[in-house]
Amino acid sequence: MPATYGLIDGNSFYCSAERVFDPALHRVPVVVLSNNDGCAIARTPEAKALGIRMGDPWHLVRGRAELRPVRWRSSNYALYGDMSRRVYQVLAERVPRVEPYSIDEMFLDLDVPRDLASFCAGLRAAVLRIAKVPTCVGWGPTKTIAKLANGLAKDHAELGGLCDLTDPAERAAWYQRLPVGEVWGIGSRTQEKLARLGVASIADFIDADPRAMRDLLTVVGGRVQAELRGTSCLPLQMMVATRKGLACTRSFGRPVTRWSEMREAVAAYAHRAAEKLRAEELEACHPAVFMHTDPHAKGERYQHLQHAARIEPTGDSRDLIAEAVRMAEGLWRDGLRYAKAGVVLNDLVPAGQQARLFATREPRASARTMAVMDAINRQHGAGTLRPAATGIARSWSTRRAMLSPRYTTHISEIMQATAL
DNA sequence: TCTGGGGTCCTAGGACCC
DNA sequence: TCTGGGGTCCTAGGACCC
Repeated sequence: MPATYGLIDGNSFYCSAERVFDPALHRVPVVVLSNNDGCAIARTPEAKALGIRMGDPWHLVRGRAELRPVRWRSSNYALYGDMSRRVYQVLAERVPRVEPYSIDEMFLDLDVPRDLASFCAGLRAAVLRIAKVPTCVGWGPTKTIAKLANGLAKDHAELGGLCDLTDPAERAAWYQRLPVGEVWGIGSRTQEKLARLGVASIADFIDADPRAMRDLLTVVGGRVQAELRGTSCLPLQMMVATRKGLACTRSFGRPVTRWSEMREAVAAYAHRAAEKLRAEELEACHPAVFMHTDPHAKGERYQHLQHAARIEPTGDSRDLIAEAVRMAEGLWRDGLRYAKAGVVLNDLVPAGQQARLFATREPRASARTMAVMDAINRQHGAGTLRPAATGIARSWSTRRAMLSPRYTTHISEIMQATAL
């Protein structure tokens, strides 16, 4: 267990990634929108200064006059994922161990024989120079403290992008000033519960009786409290955790009212989920389907329908489409206006290891067919070859009107230089 | 007209089994 | 008064995270 944990994260990561390849985005407000161009999920400081908040629905802010200078971008996860790998590479060459936590955050083992402030300053500089991404770094004796330090580095420009919470006295001073809701793992609901007990600041929280906190917030809250007190409960996870499940879920571009459209959408989601499964060499034994109406629609009753099934492990798109469509047909109700649907795959097992008692197709033939389809799609672009059930026109599809090119992962979208 | 997608973990109750 | 104990699976909901 390292004595010091660090957390490094990319500043406005998605926006920074967009800026790397588009100089016109420098020094102007940039906002990256969620899938379906629904709401703001990343904002540069210039955009924050204009009052755009996290999660602001695009349709409510797009028309505002003062937001004219904002450059909007649809989210481009192929680009962001690749930029994240570049950041990881830079770090992996410089610290003993790196644990990627999310696309834009990595925990660091900072047991290095160096002065940490200058070492971390060097890390920031290297990531900026090589991966072109501006970052902040925070560190302390536990992951939770490192995360808090990282947040302070981000929020307090005078810290110069670095924050050290190793010293207990300095920590205590911050704990007095910070609301408990700033802590990683304490969300708004928990903050409300604590407020009712008179626990407002982080200092109040760490002074509270641990038993009472465990009773109120379960083992999860107990762990947060211990971590804030300096007792490390969350080790660096170097083994890539085997994932529990994966999903493909989407809001529709407009309400879906016909079964033929829903069938197509569910087939397309099942196929996409199966592709993700195969990319990780996994198979699923417990697929589920859900569909629901618009929870925001006034005067319409919200309806959420879902169903799961046990099947022989498979990664074959055709099997999973058949199962998903069968379940969806059982859920379908005429007369509802569906806003969203999804396919979730649970109970994942390594591909090709399970004995199949009742397999519908010969496993090697299935694997070969899927491998050929995946290879063609890698080479010629996603969706080049796909099951017919997933639809041609896709009238239900999501919107992505302002998508930037996949500069680093698709040769046809690489940046071009032109001499004038 | 219009509000994302994809994860994790925990708890609790009911059915069922031995 | 008191009515087993322990296990799995399923579903649903809550809460959190990025």
